[in-house]
Amino acid sequence: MGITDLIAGFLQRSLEEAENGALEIQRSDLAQRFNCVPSQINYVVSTRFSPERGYIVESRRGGNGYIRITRVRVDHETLLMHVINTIGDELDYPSARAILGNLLHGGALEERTAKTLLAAVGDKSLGAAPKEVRDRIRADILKNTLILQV
Amino acid sequence: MGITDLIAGFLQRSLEEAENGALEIQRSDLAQRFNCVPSQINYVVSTRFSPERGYIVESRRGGNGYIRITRVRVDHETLLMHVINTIGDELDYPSARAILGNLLHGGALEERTAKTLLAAVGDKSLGAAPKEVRDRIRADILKNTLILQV
DNA sequence: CAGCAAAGGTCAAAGACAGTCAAAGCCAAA
DNA sequence: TTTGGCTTTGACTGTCTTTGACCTTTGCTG
Repeated sequence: MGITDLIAGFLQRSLEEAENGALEIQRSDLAQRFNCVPSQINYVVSTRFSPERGYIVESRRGGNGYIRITRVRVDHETLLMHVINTIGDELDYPSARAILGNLLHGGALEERTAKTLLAAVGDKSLGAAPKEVRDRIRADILKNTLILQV
Repeated sequence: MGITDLIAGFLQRSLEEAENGALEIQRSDLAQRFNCVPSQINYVVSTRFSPERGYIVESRRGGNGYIRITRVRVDHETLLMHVINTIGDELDYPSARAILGNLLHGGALEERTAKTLLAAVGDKSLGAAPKEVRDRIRADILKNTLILQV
């Protein structure tokens, strides 16, 4: 088994022990414990603890920096998780509107939240971004915000 | 936890105890109590009690000098409109975080909304956009979504 | 006034962490 | 054997904190 899976397993277990479902680590500490380069930790976190998999990751650089992983998935078949997993890498505006409409209709979002997110991914908000990347930004915004609504 | 957060926490609590929402300290005293250099106090104040976070800071040098921190309090609608009007064309992430934190603390946003918007303007969401336009997009997203919260 | 003591202010360097990205390594499936 | 996808590394970058030397303002006293 590779080191990525070792670290992922360690984090997994730590997360299960944590009563609040949140875990805070120091990148360099962890890297030392597993005798790998620090950036390996980024790799593990980004490939094993992504929003698609039901995790929120926050971090801070500089002195007293940290990486915090929070588990939000309680039910694999939640409507929200399902949606997050079907968004893919790109999402055009009509699709975003449809998705938000479905979530609203399904009771997974409140009306204000749906409207707010729709505004966030609208062309008024993303106008400064080159057209080629807008659909990608839309997808990223929705994945990163919908995970918070669980 | 670093010394900056310790001092910030201390000031935070003192401010909450103060019935008039204002707090007056002596820089060198505080520095001594926390066993740090005086300029550390300036760092704490400027990074944790900025206007964007809803504080006014005044000070005076010389004999009987002081630093006074005052928490600003206005009604939700005014706060929101004021914030929207001061956002400008570009907004970096730390400022966005400060603004949302202030709106949350001031009761103009619910916690979930604040967190959602913070995620929407984070680099994880905007990573696909060229760096040169991210601050512009951030400003646009916040202006277009905050207006819906009034 | 002049001058000194008592505050607070500024700024840049150094230190402490995390993030990014591309090259190189390693397999397993075709 | 080749190809394509994970993994592993490390150089370089970005961000936050801590420290200290030097500067400015204010009050008091002779």
